[in-house]
Amino acid sequence: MQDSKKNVQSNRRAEIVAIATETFLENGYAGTSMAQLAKACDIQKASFYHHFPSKDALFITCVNEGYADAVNGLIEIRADESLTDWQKIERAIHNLYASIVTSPTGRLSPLIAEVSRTLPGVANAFHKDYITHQRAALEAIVSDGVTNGAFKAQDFDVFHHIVIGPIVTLSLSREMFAKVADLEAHFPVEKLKRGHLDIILRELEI
Amino acid sequence: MQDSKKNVQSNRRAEIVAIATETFLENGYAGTSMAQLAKACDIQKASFYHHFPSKDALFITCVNEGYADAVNGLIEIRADESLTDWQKIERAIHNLYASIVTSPTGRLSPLIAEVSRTLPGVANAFHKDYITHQRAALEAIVSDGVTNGAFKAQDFDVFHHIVIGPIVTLSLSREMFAKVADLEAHFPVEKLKRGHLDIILRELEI
DNA sequence: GTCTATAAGTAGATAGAC
DNA sequence: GTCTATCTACTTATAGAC
Repeated sequence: MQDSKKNVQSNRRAEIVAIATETFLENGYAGTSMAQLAKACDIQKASFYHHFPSKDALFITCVNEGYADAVNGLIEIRADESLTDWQKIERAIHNLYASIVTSPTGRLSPLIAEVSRTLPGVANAFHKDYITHQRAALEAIVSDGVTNGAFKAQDFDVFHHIVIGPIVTLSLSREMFAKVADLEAHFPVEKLKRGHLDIILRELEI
Repeated sequence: MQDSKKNVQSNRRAEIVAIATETFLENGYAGTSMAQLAKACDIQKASFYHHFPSKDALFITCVNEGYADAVNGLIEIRADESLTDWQKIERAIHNLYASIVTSPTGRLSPLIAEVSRTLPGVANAFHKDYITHQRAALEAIVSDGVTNGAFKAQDFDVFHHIVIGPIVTLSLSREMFAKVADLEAHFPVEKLKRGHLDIILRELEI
């Protein structure tokens, strides 16, 4: 009984965070008002302040959601002993496309840039809790492959730059031009991912 | 006399646009108030409305500035008969890094994402007047090289993805973490550009 | 072309009933 | 936990003097 009550509470909270995230993605941080959020969540403005102390706090919660899942995927891939080094890097790329282009975690990047000066804590947490661990997880997979003699040694700064760059830009482009162009025609995720992956694999060949 | 008067006027206007652009970059579009802009430009709020009919119109002017210069650079590189195809692609990459990472044109990308739903005209103009021409200019340089037998034939969608992706992401990262990290230590433009260029040149080799 | 003053509306956040 | 009602501060934009 206690448990089911708790679940209802946390479900309501999780629901609010999910809807708020979509609303922030549509209108930006400063461009989203508490009134808009209230309407989208079908709740009164004042009721928000029972769940979150401020608009800032709600936004920070939205940004923080999803970090763990995104990074844990990469860590699990590295630990999976049934996979070859080549299979691991391929799965890692798929994982990054999914978590950056599709999920809110990556799509929120331009909003972190938006508030980088006014709420520096958001960018700081994103760097510390997501970027650093994502980078380390990817570096571990590459490093294992090099140690095993499967991959050519890499300058990891450059490798990370050409792996992450196209993925984040694809995500940003799809946010920028969501209302302008046919996204699948102009930014075909599967096709670009395949071409990008081919180049990454070629870079790793000895 | 008429001319010098005109220059004073347009200089004042250009000065306002330059300062407003920096202020928008700092605080985002919705996060920047006319009062902030007025203070930054050392002018009264109401005086803005002599130069621009609205905040929207001022922002659109800020975004549009710099398109022509950025694209013309690539067009001139293609037309320069003193350069080999390899020199052209190398200069094109340098040009893209300069115009996307350093200049306001590229740095404003996250702000275009911010207003993509509320001011879709901004994203539309950016796509039509900048992205399309930049893509076409780069494609022409690659296509010339292929025709001349210097470059391997490319799927240009994928090529554009891996050329532009790391550059735009570098620019976005530097905006996101401007207040968090030592930018040159975490995002060393010259080093990443050199590594990225090496990979692009390798992809073009026959 | 720039100013002071102000209109008309919206922002985030709170008080207190139920 | 959600509601209605409300506060204060701030928003874009305009009016009209100089």
